[in-house]
Amino acid sequence: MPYVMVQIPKPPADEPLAPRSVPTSADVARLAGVSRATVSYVLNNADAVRISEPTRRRVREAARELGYVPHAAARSLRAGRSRTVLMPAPSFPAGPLYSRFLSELQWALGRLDYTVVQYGTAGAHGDEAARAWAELRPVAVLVPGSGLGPQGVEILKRSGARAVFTLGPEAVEGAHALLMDHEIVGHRAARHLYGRGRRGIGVVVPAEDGLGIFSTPRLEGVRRAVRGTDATVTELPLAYDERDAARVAARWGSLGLDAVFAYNDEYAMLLMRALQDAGTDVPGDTAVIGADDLMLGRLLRPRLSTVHLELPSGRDLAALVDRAVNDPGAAPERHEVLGAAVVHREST
Amino acid sequence: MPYVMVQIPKPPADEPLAPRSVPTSADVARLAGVSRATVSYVLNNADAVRISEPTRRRVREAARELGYVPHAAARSLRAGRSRTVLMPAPSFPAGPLYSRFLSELQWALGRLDYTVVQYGTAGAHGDEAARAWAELRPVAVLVPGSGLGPQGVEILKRSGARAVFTLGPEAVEGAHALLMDHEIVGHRAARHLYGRGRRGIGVVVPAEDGLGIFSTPRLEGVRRAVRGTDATVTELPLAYDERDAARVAARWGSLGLDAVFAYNDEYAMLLMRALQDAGTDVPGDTAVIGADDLMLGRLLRPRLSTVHLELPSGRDLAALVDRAVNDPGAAPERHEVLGAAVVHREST
DNA sequence: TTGAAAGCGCTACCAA
DNA sequence: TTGGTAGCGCTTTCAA
Repeated sequence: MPYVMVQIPKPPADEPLAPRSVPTSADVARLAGVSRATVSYVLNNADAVRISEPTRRRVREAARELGYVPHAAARSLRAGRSRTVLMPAPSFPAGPLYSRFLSELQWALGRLDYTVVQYGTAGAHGDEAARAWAELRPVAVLVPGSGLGPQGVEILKRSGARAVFTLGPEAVEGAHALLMDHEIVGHRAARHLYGRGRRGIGVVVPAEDGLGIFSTPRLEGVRRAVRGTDATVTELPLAYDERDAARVAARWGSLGLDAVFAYNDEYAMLLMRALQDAGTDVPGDTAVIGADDLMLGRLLRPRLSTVHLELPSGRDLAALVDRAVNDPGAAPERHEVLGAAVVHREST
Repeated sequence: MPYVMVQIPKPPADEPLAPRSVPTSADVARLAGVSRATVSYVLNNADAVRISEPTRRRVREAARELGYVPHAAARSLRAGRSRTVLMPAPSFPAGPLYSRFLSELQWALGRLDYTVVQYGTAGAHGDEAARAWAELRPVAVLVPGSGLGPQGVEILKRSGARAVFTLGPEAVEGAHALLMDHEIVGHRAARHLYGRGRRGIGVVVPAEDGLGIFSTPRLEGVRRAVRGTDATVTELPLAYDERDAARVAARWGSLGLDAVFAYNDEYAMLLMRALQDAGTDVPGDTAVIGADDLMLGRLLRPRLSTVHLELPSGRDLAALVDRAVNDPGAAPERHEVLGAAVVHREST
């Protein structure tokens, strides 16, 4: 039995006392005395249809008067696709380098008409996090760090993501990879130290949480650099405060080290100061090298040698994302995007 | 004339070759052999209705099998409200302090079941930006810096935002204000210097873009602190590099200054090193004070005096936002949330 | 040149 | 206990 639908007129909206309801395109249409379709045509500058200039004006005027703002969710629901690029907030404290990279990328994607959304995942893990991201139906997802597995990628793709990128140490099946393997940083540092005749190499490993995804590969890079040589690698846990640095410096003599790769410039500055205070000569007794090439390292005496890091330009990356979105069938690409080069100053 | 609607059965989805279309709740319903309503009840654990355990199991099983993930936009469109808290990305480079504050806030809001979204506005300005934000229909908006005017607040509210907060130097009409007026930082620094007998006070003003919203009020705070006294204030533009610092240090003698508030610890470290290299004794000839209380300041010799900043806890702030959302009618609140206290070390 | 209406995916009301 | 169905705000055919 067929249903019979009777048109029941809506109660006229003659109650301006209504508590400031949000204006919709229907309200604009009513005020302008046109249909919702016409409103949509005008406000989206649809060139497929010709709307008379007076009508256009009336619609625009009505929209302005009501303070109409289109509803992004409704729009993308109807369209069946969004231009949202999702970037989960990184689980590690973002340094100045990474922050700048991020905002550059955001800007560049914005230029390509994507809406970049940083999503604070607040503790969700693994596939659960992926599901939370998928609910937003992003057209692309850029995941920093290493919290996404092949399962997660599959979840995202099944929910419509046309490209998934990981920014981290390793590639994940099904996703494009922007490999930023910090292993190379440790490797460069150790090669430098070894090349300058150092054989007892200490490696600072920050005690702080969340830095493991950087410190572990950096340490591994050091190990790889000296594998098969007569050099030794000693792991040096260190908290980011003066007391702990003094503790390490106090037993320095007993460690038998003549060089240290201090994770980054900040830890390097901390440790170098402690070593100097404890009577260790830098670089005479011990060479010290950091990473990240912070301005401040140049101010120390001796000036701090460091590993300069180079992240890809936001513009290039945005273009890459755009390409991947437009060709979702393509095979996942791998790009090695972390440049690292030793800047030799005075501390080594 | 009434419309007659005939139920036309959809073509059966017997084409598994379809290019991996995104599963909807209807697909789950079909697979489980129940209605969409039932699917919704089960997956949302609706306690208003009793669904039998076998049915629940079937539905969940079907959802899992299809990899079903609900569509957030559709959901909030239907619900007429979202739990999205929007935070436009700040226009200034976020320091470690602010980054930590941000992620703490994100976490805390997440605990209250809000979805925090950082939106990269990519160059939109003023009301245009506000309109872009409004399209997302956030339940609350937290705007850092000072780019939002009363107009923008009105736009956001008219589009359904139940609370608008500004995090910045001044309150905006209609919005709650978390006042973080950096004027106090300069004021504290100058009072400290003045109290220690300094009368010729230089104030570093970074040449870098985007820092003006901090440096201008900090300078103003210094001015206010010494107004009506015999002390003088000298503005010192300084770029964040060694060459420019050397330039300033070279003409130090001619400036007639015996103290400098160096904007923050980084600029302080830069300038102090340059001054020392140029033969100026710190703090003998010139006292130097920074701000932000970075760890690294303690490593200098002399140890750097600084202004320690205290941002509000993310938890408190999240609670505040939650309260405002639940009581949208309440009058805008103003909270002074930036704490500043001098940490006296050796450089002053 | 404009309008009517279908439908995106979802939930909540009402009826069975 | 379960299902039908209306409708959130929007765009886009198709028809007039």
